[in-house]
Amino acid sequence: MPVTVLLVDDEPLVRAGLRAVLEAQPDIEVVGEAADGAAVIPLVRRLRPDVVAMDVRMPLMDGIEATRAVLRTVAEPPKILVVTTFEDDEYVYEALRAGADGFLLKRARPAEIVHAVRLVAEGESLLFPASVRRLAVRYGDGARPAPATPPHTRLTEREAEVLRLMARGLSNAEIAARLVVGAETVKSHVSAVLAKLGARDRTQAVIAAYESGFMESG
Amino acid sequence: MPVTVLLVDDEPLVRAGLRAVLEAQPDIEVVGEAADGAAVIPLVRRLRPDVVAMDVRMPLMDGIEATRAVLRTVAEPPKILVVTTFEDDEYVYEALRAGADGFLLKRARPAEIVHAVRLVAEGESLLFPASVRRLAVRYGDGARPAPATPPHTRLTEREAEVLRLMARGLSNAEIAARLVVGAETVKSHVSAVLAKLGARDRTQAVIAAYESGFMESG
DNA sequence: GACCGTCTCCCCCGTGCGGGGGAGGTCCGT
DNA sequence: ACGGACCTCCCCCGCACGGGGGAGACGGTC
Repeated sequence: MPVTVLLVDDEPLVRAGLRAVLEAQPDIEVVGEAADGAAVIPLVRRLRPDVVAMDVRMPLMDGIEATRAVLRTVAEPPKILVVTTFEDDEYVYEALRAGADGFLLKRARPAEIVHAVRLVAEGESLLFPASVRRLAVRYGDGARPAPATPPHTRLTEREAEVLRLMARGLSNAEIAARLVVGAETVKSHVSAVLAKLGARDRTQAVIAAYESGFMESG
Repeated sequence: MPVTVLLVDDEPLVRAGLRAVLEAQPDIEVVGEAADGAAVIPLVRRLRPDVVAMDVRMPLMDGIEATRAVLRTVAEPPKILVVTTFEDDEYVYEALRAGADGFLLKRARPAEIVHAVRLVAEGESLLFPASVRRLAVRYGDGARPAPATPPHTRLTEREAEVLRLMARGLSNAEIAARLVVGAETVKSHVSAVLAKLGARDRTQAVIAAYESGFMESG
């Protein structure tokens, strides 16, 4: 049985592109399309797709809200693959907290897109294997509910600098030497990066840096 | 002053491609070409390039030998950027031990090629910042000289499997659970992977996996 | 002035990681 | 029958890493 996919994106061009890429695969079938998050829930109920490829920015209901809505209201929810651009990286964290199973860059090559759909369909988290649930837990059943003002997820300049060095294989001590700061300072930045990326350790952060295209913008 | 580059590759097509990509940059200048490693030394002496883009497989003298020869005989040697394919990955380790400053896949995108040349020109090791020297030291001044038969650097199936899981952010314990083996077994495989890739820790191994295209072949 | 984000540095603490060994088993090619 | 590669598991050990706190200084904003 093929993997069934529902496309949710306000741009017809993007939907057409995704459809072309995915339908070229014998084991993947696009069963429907929606132009806004607001239309997702009834479609999911009717079509029961395995995977929803969900855009982030949409006019009525964005992908984050739509993800939350689907996971909250549908009995056996589909896997949510958030489709985004690196410019949207501030939403990535939100998407993960909302329960998304992975995210994918629009600039990704066709093979990667196909790969991503297959992976999440198999139940794999595309980017952060365990941290998705970890974050959900941490903010979900904590003493106080999730803060109304979400933590700022956009990396600061310094944090981005640290991540770049991490992703080149430097240790904390080496980064400290390079930036001419104390080792504890680097630890602080690393911790902030891990939190913002939803990564459990530096390896996952580096994976995020590569997968998101962060490493190509330098 | 621009970065000067010497191209060494037996295939004219590859040389032409590299030249086209690099000369498109205002700060990079291709100052010469050679079709075999045997021709490199006099050219390096005459042209004094900042960087040598060195192919691995060449008919008379391969890139590893040529790298050794250049570093051994030239007073202020240029940076050596080994140009290879992932299929040549068994040579990568050798190249690093020979003193190469980085390596680059032929399939890399133009922007990455340019980036690689600039990086090594600036004195950065492209892939393994400290491990290059670390390996050189370990085998260079040890009690016995480097083994005549180089350690097998091609990853075994199991090791490749472990690397793939590492590069998806799994911890040793998670990999052990996934593969249904003991945690110590995973540690053994991880150690083997690190040694073969010349990586200091799992993060550097994951970087290697991404940079080499290993992650796209699955 | 008060506030907030950022960068910097500090404490304690547990543990996952990686290095250094070894060892038994299978399979395969010679 | 033997060596060799591979996979598996075991020991000990040190340390970098990451979590949990806090705190001071600076620069903006309101």
